[in-house]
Amino acid sequence: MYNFKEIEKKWRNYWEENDTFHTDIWDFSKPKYYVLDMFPYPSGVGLHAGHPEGYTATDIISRMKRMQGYNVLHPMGYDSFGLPAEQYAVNTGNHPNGFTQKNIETFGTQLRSLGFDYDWSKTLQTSDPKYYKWTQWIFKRLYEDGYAKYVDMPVNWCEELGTVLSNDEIVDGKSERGGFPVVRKNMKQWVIDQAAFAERLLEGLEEIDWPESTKEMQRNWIGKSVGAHITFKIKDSDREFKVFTTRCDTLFGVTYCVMSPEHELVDLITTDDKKEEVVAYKEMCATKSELERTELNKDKTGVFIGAYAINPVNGKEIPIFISDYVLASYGTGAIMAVPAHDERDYEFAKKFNIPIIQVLEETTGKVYENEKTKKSIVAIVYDRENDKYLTINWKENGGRLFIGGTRHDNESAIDCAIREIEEATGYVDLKFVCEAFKINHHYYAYNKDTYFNIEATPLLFEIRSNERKKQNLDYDENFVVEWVSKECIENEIKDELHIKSLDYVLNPRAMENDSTHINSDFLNGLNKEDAINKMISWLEDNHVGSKQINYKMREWIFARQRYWGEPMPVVYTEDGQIHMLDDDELPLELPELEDYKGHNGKAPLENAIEWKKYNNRGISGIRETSTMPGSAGSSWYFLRYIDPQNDNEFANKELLKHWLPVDLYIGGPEHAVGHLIYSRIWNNYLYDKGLSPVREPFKKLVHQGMILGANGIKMGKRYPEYAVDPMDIVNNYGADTLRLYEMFMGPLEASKPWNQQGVEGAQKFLDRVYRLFVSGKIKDEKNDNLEKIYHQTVKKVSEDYEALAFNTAISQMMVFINNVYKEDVFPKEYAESFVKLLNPVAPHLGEELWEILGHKNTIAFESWPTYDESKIIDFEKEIAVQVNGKVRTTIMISADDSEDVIKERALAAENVIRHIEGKEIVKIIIIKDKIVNIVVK
RNA sequence: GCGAAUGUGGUGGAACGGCAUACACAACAGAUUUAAAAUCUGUCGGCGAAAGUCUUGCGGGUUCAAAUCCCGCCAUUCGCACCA
Repeated sequence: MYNFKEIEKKWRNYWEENDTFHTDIWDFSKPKYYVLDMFPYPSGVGLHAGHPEGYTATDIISRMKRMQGYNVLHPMGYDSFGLPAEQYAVNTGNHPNGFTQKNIETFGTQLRSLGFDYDWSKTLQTSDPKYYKWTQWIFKRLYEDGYAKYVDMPVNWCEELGTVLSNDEIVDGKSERGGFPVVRKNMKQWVIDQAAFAERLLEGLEEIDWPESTKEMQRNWIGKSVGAHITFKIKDSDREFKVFTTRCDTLFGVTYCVMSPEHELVDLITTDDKKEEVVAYKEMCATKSELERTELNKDKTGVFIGAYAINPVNGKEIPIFISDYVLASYGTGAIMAVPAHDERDYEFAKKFNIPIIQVLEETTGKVYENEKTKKSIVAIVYDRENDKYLTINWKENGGRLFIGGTRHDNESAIDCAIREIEEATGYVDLKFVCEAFKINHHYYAYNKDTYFNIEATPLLFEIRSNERKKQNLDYDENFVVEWVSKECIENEIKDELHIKSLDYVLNPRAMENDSTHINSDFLNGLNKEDAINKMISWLEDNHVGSKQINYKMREWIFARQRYWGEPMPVVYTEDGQIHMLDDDELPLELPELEDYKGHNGKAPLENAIEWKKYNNRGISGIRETSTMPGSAGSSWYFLRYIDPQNDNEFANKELLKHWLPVDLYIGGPEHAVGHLIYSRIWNNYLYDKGLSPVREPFKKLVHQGMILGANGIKMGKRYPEYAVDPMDIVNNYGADTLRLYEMFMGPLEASKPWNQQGVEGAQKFLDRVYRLFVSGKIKDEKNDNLEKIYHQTVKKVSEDYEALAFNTAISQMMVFINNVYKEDVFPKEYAESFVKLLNPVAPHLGEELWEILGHKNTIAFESWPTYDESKIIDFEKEIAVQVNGKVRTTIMISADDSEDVIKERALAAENVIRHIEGKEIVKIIIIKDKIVNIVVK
């Protein structure tokens, strides 16, 4: 076994002493490559098994690009504000920075021991005042430009943690950390108006090379929806309110309105007799946690508040309810309810017995010219006792159907159905169950030779007894009445109208499809899109509404009642004004405290009595004591790496212009909507101000998959016995083995279980390589046996690295080594190239082997090997011969064989003859260099 | 409930629509060894004595040819979750 301990230590020292990986940031003579890792939070436990995965991937790319002649920037730093350090300070009374620095030291040692090629002269910490000076500086600009605001708004308050939480810090109504209850509460808050960037964020997604699933998640998070605002007047009042809807075309189907319980108008318009009920309901909602609200979402609740709204399009009076299924924080906090065509409104209307008006009608069948119109029914009769349905079987004259029939003038659908059931089948003891939405059906009636356009009402009855009268049939009604099972119906009823009718009566629900408008005056006959456009014009013409775009994305709450974060550069003056510190007063540093715990929901900085007082340059007041959230510092760190020591600006503009965007960014998928949206927002803002040269900061993004325990379950608290400490692997097997193993486990993006024997396998391979290099087989000679596999290997490894397909690159290197083992001579030229290919994955061994080959300098800047495509192509090749798509034999062909020759040889093969004997050859397909397929009959 | 991803030997996984199971792990056998470890060589999807034949979650479809493309299910994972 090669002495990995000694070798790895030797080369780590070499790199450090020679400053090998220092990036000259001002060297613009080579093309640049900026490769970035998501920087870690320096927790007390050090690196976990997942860290080396993403970090090795970027390291491989970084090292390859450097060898390919790029000036590479590959930095590392620490997201060093955070809760564990805060908890430590609260518990021990010590400043969290000591704890943080100790952890950073551990991380630094561990990262160095893995052999990553970071330029440590460019490291940064978000908790360093030299860094957060600029976080404060950017925040100040956001305020000046109106994106950061101080507003009164409902927030997620966690009593236990004593702080406000953002939506992504809450899981199932409880705090992500600790699982404490979270309630909604109104507070004055610092927020950043994210929605102002929504449109640009959506557009930007089109131009970046990111995983489609992450882009989709961001789109959902932004949650754009295009619709309209509609103003409803309140009856007997001069008040009015707006609703937001995406289906303004269904305005004629509105039968009630709902306001969220928190809506400002509720108290003003509730009638006296409803006050008590409304107050009780509002109280119930206020004490309900988010968790309870979502758990109860199957069962709609609400109360009528006594007031009526006027539908602007037809003047109808409609009742106003409050219900917590309408959210205060989305849209206008009030909706128009169309129970016929919205699932939630349908449920609510059913529960509260509110009328339902159908304004959309589905169409079935084919439309013909010269159709006759009529109204009709489809009656479905169910026998509960025997679980059978009543059908009539027309046999070859139309198949199996339910009972259908035409409505007489002024006859209701129910009456018609009862009459038709009796006439056709004789059954009379029926119980009406329900009626579904009308369906517009087009068909051809054979017996009448006529095309029909009918409006059919589906109805469901249950039969109470077998009481039966005589059927009353026309001369041409020649069918059999049959009770059949559901299964029989599914197999035998083919008529679209009847299938739909059954579905709708058995599963009554709102009909939300895009279909034709009815009962809608000037919208009748239009489809969804046309109707929406026409309605918006009507609303605008009549000044009762307009087109409106809404986003689910809320304001980003930008303050935490914690100590260990960036202080806000904000002072509230005695006359109630907000004053931002001057730029030369930044950074505003955190003071030392006696007590790091907040009391009674107040921020810990409230304990800093002297620090809080501000009196400078003629302004006096009190400082803001909340600090910025953890995501503040991480939203722009990729800009600072480029110029981390700069005290005059957050980074030199010329440098930013040269180095941005980040060419490759690798990190976990858990940041898909948090950090990766916030970063895009900050960069977008800076771009607009001319402070960042690119709109999108991360050109290509890849998420590494999770490394699971050997049991296939997430490592961590639940199964500590399956947790893997990467440092154990480094000590027992070597850093190169760990790197190789994690890259060989499987595709970078996939989640994969740990396998200790796999680690040993990785080590075995490295040792096998090492033994080959000290075996004496390497000679300054040629070996033609290795020529082809050598060129193939250079090609595949180069391409696979580029595509981040490290597992297949490694397998190719293994194939190459297996081939070399069978030979007596390993040409030095090939050996040198092989070391260059292996080096990015196993850099310590790479340097050592390079030295064994007689080189004095580091391999880091040696040029990347090239390959000769012509050496890869075979002159002679074995291809498969198929008969009817099944491989029967293989034949040898030469590059200059004509198709006729190949055909002849294929047909002459013994096994082929056996399979085509006595059959007619339909055709022969020859795909050059690939396959021959003989089709026979 | 909605959205996205994934599903291939005992295991991790390979495979531009063109010979499914590369590479590795495990297992088995042999060589070496006093013995073991290490190393080297070989076997290794199922059924079958063999010729064969079946096989990429399940069911259809497109194609000369499907793990790969299309449709419908099922399972797992991850997001979102009354967003009007």
